[in-house]
Amino acid sequence: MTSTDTTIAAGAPGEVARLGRSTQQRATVLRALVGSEDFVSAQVLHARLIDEGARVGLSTVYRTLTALAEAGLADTVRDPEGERLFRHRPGPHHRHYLRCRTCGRSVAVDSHLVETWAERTATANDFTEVAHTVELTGICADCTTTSPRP
Amino acid sequence: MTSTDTTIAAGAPGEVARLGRSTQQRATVLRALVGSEDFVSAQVLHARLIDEGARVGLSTVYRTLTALAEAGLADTVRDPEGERLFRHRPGPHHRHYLRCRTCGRSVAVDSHLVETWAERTATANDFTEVAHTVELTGICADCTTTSPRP
DNA sequence: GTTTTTGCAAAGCTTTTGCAATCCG
DNA sequence: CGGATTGCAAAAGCTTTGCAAAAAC
Repeated sequence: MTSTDTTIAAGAPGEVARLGRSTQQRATVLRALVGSEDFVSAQVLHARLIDEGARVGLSTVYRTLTALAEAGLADTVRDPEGERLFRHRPGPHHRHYLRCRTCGRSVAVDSHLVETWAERTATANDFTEVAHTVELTGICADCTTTSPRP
Repeated sequence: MTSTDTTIAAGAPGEVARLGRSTQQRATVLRALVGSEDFVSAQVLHARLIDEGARVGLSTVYRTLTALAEAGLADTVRDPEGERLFRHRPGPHHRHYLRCRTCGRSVAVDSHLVETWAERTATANDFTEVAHTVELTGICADCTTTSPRP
C-alpha cells in the first residue's frame, strides 16, 4: 500500500499508542521528523541525528519511520531512484506535495480535485478501496532565477 | 525524473532510432513489453522470456527497458516496495493507470483533470517544468466478488 | 522479572557497472 | 574491420532481519 494513501485512518486519540513503548530513540526520531520541513530519507535523518550527537541506530530510524507511516503519522513517497522519503503529517488526512527537483523544498498543495477525481475514476471502473499516490515536481521560483543547488 | 512524466517528449518519427542498433534481444524485449497487457518488472519480464526459451540477459532487459522509458515508449511506475514497473505506451502522451492490488490488472484512465490540476497548482506556486506521477490502486470488480488471486 | 526495543553486522533485493566476447552494419 | 551490444559476475545502494545486550514497565 502506498504511503500517501486515502485508506489510512489516523484516529485522533491514541495515535502514539500504536507505536508501542515510548523510548528515547523513538522520541528523537519523531522530533527530528516533525522538525524537518520537508521530505527526508531515513538515511539523511539518521545522519542528521548522529551529527547532532544523538545515539540512534540506522535500523531504529528505519523501524520508527515505518511504524510512523503505518500509524498514519507520516506521509511517504518514493523518489525516482527508489529511495523512500518521509514527512510528518500534521493533520488527520493525507496530503500531496509539490517538490522542487533542484533544491528539494516542498509545499503541501490543495488536492481536492484529485481526491474526487480518484474516487470517481475508481467508481467508474468498478474498483473499490481506492488508494492513490500523487507526486508533483518542478523547479521553484528561487531555483529558476539563481543557479542550481541550495 | 519519474516515468509518467509530462515533460517527456515522444516524437512521432524516429522513435525507435533513439534506441541505437537493432538487435534480436532488443526486439525480443520490446515485443514482450508490447505483448504484456499490464505493468511488469524487469525481473518478471526476463523470467518470462527465459521461460519462452529466449536467450537474453537480465542486464540487457534492464538496459532496454530503461532506454525505452527514456525514449518515451514506455511508462514506468514504482510499486510500493520500490520495484520499477514498465508498461508499453501506445500513444504519444503519457498515461495514468488504475491498478488492482489483488490481481495486478490495470486499466488506463482519463486524467485530463489531473493534468490541468498539476499545471495550475504548479503555476500557482511559481514552479516551472512541472512533472507529475499519479498512481491509482483499488480492488477490481472481479476480485471483490471472488476471493483473492487471478 | 518479563517483554519490548536497540544496535550491530550480516543478509536480501533490485538495479547498475566493468569488461571480455560477440554481433551488427 | 570497428564500434556498439551482450552477458556474466561483481558491485552498489537502500532496506530488512537475526540475535545478544539494554531499556522499559
